[in-house]
Amino acid sequence: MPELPEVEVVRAGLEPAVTGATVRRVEVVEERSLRRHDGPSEDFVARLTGTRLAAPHRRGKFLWVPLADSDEVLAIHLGMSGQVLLRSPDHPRERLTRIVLDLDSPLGGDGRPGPLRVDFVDQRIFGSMAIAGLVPAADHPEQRIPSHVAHIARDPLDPLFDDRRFLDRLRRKQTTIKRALLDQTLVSGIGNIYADEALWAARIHYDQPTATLSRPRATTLLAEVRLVLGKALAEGGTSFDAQYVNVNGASGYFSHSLNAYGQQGLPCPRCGTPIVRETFMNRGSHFCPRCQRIR
DNA sequence: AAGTAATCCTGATCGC
DNA sequence: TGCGATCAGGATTACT
Repeated sequence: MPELPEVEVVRAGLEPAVTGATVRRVEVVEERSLRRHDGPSEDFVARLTGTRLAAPHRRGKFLWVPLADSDEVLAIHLGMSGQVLLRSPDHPRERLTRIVLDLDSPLGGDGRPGPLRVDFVDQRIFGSMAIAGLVPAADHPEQRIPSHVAHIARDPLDPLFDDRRFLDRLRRKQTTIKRALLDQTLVSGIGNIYADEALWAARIHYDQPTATLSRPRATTLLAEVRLVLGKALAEGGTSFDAQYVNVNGASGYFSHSLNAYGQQGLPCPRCGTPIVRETFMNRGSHFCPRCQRIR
């Protein structure tokens, strides 16, 4: 379940390998991985083949690689199970490889300029690649972002994230706090794991109505979101070494330092009360019934 | 209009 | 041992 930190690790891992690289060949193994692409796979292949790539960007869980001298990008979403693997051309393919890009890269298979393979691997096919156009960002029109990312809010690690606007919108919403944290149009990059972790850290129950959450508690929550994302990013970043790296989301998880997610039955690290798991929004919510109460 | 449920997906795991 | 049922959940869609 790649969330912001995992996707950022992928972006950072891709950067030296794809920036300035040229796409030599594109192979679509699984058409359904193009579900977000507006057109047939032949169109995807044609528009990508021969192009030069620029430095990758990210907003929340969305990742994109601009096509140089063009108004288009290669947009990537990892979904639930997507991975981007950098491989030497002769490296065996993973079984669940969905899309393959052959590049001439400044950082090729042997660490010097040369051929490099980018494998998009995805078990559940919730992830995708697509060619998308660029549109001005709503809040800063001088910034351009892919059209299908335009409705996504900035993430809390974005320097242009507007704390006050977030807190105001949060308070006005008629919903509960975990729904709000997972609402990518309100704040992006947070998924189920880091939502549970941030709520645990801020001692807030997942079903607390946002309208009744005091400003100081909401402010604390936002700070905890930043802390938990930043911590995961630091750990994910260290677990990743340069080339043939598994620029994979899953490897970046800091599972050893989870306090709530997946910890049902284990003692709360703060008070010792067993962590509870409840089903909410068709997913698991993990919390400490003593530390995290609706109030 | 806005909030929420349904939907897409398949490998791994579990129970019988 | 084999097989069907269950589970995981991000983002989009389709409702209410």
